[in-house]
Formats: sequence, C-alpha cells, structure tokens
Amino acid sequence: MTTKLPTITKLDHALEPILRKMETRGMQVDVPYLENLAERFQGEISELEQKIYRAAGHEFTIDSPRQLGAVIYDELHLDGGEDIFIRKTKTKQASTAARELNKLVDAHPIVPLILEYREKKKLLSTYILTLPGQVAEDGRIHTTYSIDTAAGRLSSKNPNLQNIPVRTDEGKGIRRAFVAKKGYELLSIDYSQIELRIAAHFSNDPGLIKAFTEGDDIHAATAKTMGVDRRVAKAINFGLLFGQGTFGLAENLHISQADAKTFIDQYFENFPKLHAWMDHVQELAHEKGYAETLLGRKRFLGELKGHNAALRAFAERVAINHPIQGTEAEIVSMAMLEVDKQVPEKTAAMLLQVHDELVFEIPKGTAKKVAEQIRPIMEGIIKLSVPIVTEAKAGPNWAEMIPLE
DNA sequence: TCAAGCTAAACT
DNA sequence: ACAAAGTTTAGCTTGA
Repeated sequence: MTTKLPTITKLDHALEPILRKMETRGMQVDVPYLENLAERFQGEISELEQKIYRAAGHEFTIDSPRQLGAVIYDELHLDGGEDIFIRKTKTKQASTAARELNKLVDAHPIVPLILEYREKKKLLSTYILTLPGQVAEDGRIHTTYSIDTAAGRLSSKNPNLQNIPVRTDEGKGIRRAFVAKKGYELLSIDYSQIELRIAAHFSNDPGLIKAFTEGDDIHAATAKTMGVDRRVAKAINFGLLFGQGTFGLAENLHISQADAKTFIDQYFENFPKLHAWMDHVQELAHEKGYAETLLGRKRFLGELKGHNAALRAFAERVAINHPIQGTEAEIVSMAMLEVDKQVPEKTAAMLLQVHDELVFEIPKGTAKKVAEQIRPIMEGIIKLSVPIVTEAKAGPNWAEMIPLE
C-alpha cells in the first residue's frame, strides 16, 4: 500500500463512519452466563467480607479507603518494617492502593484478604453487574467511540469495551461473556510490539532494528544485546515509551535506584541512537512548544517553558510518549480504513478496536482464510524501518481463542 | 439531595 | 516533592 499519507484531519474524518458502523453492529454478550457469574462472585465476596471483619475485629466499610486505612495503618499498625515506604495520597493519607498493600501482604492476614476482595468487587461492580444492563434489544452491547484523546487514540464508553478484563483468570471469565453470534466466530488480530517498533523507526537505532529483525521476542533480543535478564530488558523497553526514569524502574523491578541507573545507562550505551532521538524530540518540543506524531498531530506542551520542575518533567516525558502513542493510533486508524475498504462486512465485520487490536465477527471456519486477507493489509499499511508484525487468533468468545498457525 | 473531587482499578 | 503515557467507571467523601 504505502501510498500517500493522509492528513490527520482527513484520517479522523474518514474513520468516523467506520466507528459508527462498529457501534451499530455491537457485540453479542452472554447475559445468563454473567448472571451465573454474579451469583458466584456475590457469595465469594460475602465470605471475604466476613473474614476481613473478623481479622479487623469489627465491621467497617471496606470500600472506603479512609476507613480501610484507619484499620490497616492506625489500628493494626502495619508498616512492613524497616525500609518499606507507603506512599501518601494527594490528601496526605497513607495510600491503600494495591501496589502499596502488596508491600504488606506478609505483615497480616487481612492484607491478602483485602486484595482479593478488591479484585472481585471491581470485577463484579464494574463489569458483571453492569454489562447485562447495557445489552440492547438485539442482545448486543453498543459502545460509543470517540477520537478526542490527547494523542489521537480512540476511547470507548457506555460501556468502555477497551478495558474488559484479561490479565487474571477471574478477569478472563468476564471476557468469556463476549461471544460471536450463532454460526460465527471471533477473529482477533493485534499488532505485535507496535510502539517499540515505532520508536525503532523514529530513532533508526541499529541495535533496536537488529533486535526486531532477528527474532520474534524483542525483550529477549534486547536482553541479549545488553547482557541482562529478559525481565529487566522488558521493564526498560516498556518504561522508555513513557519516559520512565531511575525511580520508576527501581520501583518496578524492586531494585535500588543505583542499580536501576546502571541498567538504564547500559541500555542507552547499547541503543545510542534511541537515546539521541529522545533528546532530539525533547529539544524540538522545547523549541516549537509542541510534540508531534508521524502525521503531524500536535500536542502543545507549554509546561516545558514553565518554572514548575514537576510539570516540566512531566511535559518532557509526554514529548517522548506522544509521537509514539499517537503514531500507533494513526497506523491502526489507517489500517481500519483500508480493511473497511477491502474486506466486505459479510467476510469480516469489524466490531472492536482496542488500541493495537481489532476484533472481527466472521463466519465459522473461515478464520484462517480471513486472517490471510486482513493481516497483510494491517502489516503493509505503512513502511517502517522495521517490519510490522501482527498476531491472529480465533475462537467462539473473546477469552478462549487459539492462535492461527 | 446532588455535584465535584478523590481514590482505586480495569485496559493498551 | 516528584518519580510511568493514555483512557473510563465505581464508590466514598465533602460541601453547597
């Protein structure tokens, strides 16, 4: 394909009718299954509640961070010991977020109970109980997409179908409720490591390009180049997309800031042009007052000239992230346009876009053939200095999908 | 009683 | 003091 690139205005404009089609089509949801799930979760949550009250010595509103904090930090005096620091919230209270509670899991039996309660309660209230009420007459859920985010990504609301659980087994149980209609199956195709590939392309870093050309596991490849563990390389690869510093990496890997700095220095020694590109976009943002994507979507960053160090640092991270995240959105949008143009609805009905993933409803048994038609469109929509790769999987619902070939 | 702000958590 | 980008949703708290 790689014809001429559209302007962002034209791209956004052309995408609108496709989004409206996707919204109108909707996606089928297995309501009885969710109702059954609801009963199970209700029961498990009630039991957890009782255990938590017993562990605390009294009843309280577990959903209230304030009351929960009082129980954990004031009554039980949990602090995790020596060099454990519990973050404070904006209002100076000790945070009860999962990342903090995780530091206290071994300190008292109430902590793991709370974490389990929180996970189940979130899934129950946000998804299991709510989704059935959002199912229309046609048995399908119709989200609403917008393109008004800072970097040009889509957002989805009423309900948000871009944050349906997937990470845990419990979460996958909810995703399983999203099904294909009778005689059809779901086909999901996602871009593999698209943001890192964009960073490789923009920076033209030979090490990063080599890593992408060599194998299918980018984290292993960068780890090999650096001579560190795969999980370290993976953490840095992700972190760099957000402009993460030593503090963030140290927290993430549970290592000292000094060690984190060593890893980051080592990373940039191996990928010097990536480092240079990051410096370059920051300088450019400073000069021009904005950062921009491949197609020129601008994000204005007046804070770069301000005197507030925290805001300035934030804007500097955005200057790096915006071109990456925004260009990802543009590539996916262009692919959606081209797929819509080339693939008839009866062959593959596009239902969802989840940033780097497209979900289609297709006649049963056609997955292999349809994927062979769509994947080249997605992979060839633009030419970068590294290959663009997609992965396809298919199945009866959004949770139980088998990779194709 | 309602709205706005805060906290937490789900996803990429 | 801050520390990792972008979203939406739910429940609690607080103040009008």
